[in-house]
Amino acid sequence: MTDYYSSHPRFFVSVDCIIFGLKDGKLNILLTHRAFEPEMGKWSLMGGFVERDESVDDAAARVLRQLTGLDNVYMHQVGAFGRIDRDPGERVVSVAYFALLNANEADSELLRARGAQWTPVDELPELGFDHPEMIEKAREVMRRKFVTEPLAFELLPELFTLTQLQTLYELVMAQPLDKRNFRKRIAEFSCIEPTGQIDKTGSRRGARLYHYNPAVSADTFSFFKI
Amino acid sequence: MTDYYSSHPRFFVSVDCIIFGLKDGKLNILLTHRAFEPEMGKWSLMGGFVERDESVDDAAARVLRQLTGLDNVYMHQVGAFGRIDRDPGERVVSVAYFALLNANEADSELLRARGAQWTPVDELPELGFDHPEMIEKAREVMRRKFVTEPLAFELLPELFTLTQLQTLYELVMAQPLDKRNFRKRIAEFSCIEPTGQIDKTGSRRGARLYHYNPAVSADTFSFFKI
DNA sequence: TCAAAAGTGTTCAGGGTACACCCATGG
DNA sequence: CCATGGGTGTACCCTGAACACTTTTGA
Repeated sequence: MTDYYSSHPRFFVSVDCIIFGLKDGKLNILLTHRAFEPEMGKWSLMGGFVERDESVDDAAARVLRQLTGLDNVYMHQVGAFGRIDRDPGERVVSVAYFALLNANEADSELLRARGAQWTPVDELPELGFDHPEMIEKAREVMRRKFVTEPLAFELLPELFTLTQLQTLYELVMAQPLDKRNFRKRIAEFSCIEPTGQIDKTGSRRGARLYHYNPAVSADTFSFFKI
Repeated sequence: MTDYYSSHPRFFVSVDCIIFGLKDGKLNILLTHRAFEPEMGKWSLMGGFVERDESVDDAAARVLRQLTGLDNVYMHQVGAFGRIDRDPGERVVSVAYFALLNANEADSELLRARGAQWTPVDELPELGFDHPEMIEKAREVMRRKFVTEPLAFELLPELFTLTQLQTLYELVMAQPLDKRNFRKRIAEFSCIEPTGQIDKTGSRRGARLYHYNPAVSADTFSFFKI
């Protein structure tokens, strides 16, 4: 029975995380400055090898936790990347995941310690490996899922204004949206509930703060057609 | 530099192909009866290990070619499957691909020789490994891409009738479509060209045969909203 | 002559899209 | 008092959906 396997090669298997967060009204991703070979000195996605005692999904969650200190973060597989020479050092097959989190919740100490930095998606530096391709694919998958699933609330803080929500959709969809039409649509979703609170930081007048109630949404889904 | 890698384990990496084809007016997939361990005696997807001199994508294309004799078949990655115990024999990370082909073009000698058999998707036997999960995911991805890309023509013969095309969409979308609305939509696509020919096998009256011209379609895309 | 599939237009309603002005407040 | 962002309703058009009968021909 072992013969079935033994004539074949084994490879390192890694995971790479495309971690999205909102920062200064822009969509950012977490990049690290590599302090070791291969690709030392270049910017790259946060990654790590899959170990014996963990599934590939678990490895991705671990890498994310080690970098941000966060658990229970929304993650989704983007796909496997398996070009022969994608890693200049060794043959490595990598599985990419994207993660969505509230940038303020990430442990900034840990980020600093690991040389990680939030970078706007439209100002990415040159990246090592096949990471540009991974990011491209991740944005594509993210955009698609954004339309049909309530992913926005993974990126926003607990309480948010409708302007923040709209801006986020405009960022991800890469197109401007009509304010009145947007709010009309939102009003139909009972899962987006107004709290009594007002945010005074964004304007003189102040804006109503909403929060997302996943319990309500459960029955009312397919999300946006914007 | 090697230290960076060497402390980590290596795994077998395999590919599994979900091969879709039309057979007797139904959507079928190719299954093989396993003549060896692990999972001997069970039905399974056609798979194989990734070798040192090929990318993961290439491995999938090779496995497909070895089974069907076909090259240049439409294939698309479904994702990586990395549960620890997904293969009872060894730790194997597998990357699933779906393929679309015209069932009549597959080399039936090869299929017989390898114990492969077309099986309707709604009559699948019990399958080994995590193959049911892979098939589920593959159908989902396929359905999604079917709406926005001209994948139907990968499954149909070179010349096809509009009834065949509609039946295929109904199969994949799992819902009945209105004949007149369907044909109205088709008429808008200049890439679906009538040939002068008539198919007399499906009806007494005979039906016009069409063919797909990818050159024309290039500029006119996003496909169906059905 | 009849069974069986091919082929063909119109009507209606709902939803998406476009659009402009008043409100509240801090400085 | 004014600059800044917050908040609100209506009208139109287009597209998706529903719907039934005639044509052709082999058996």
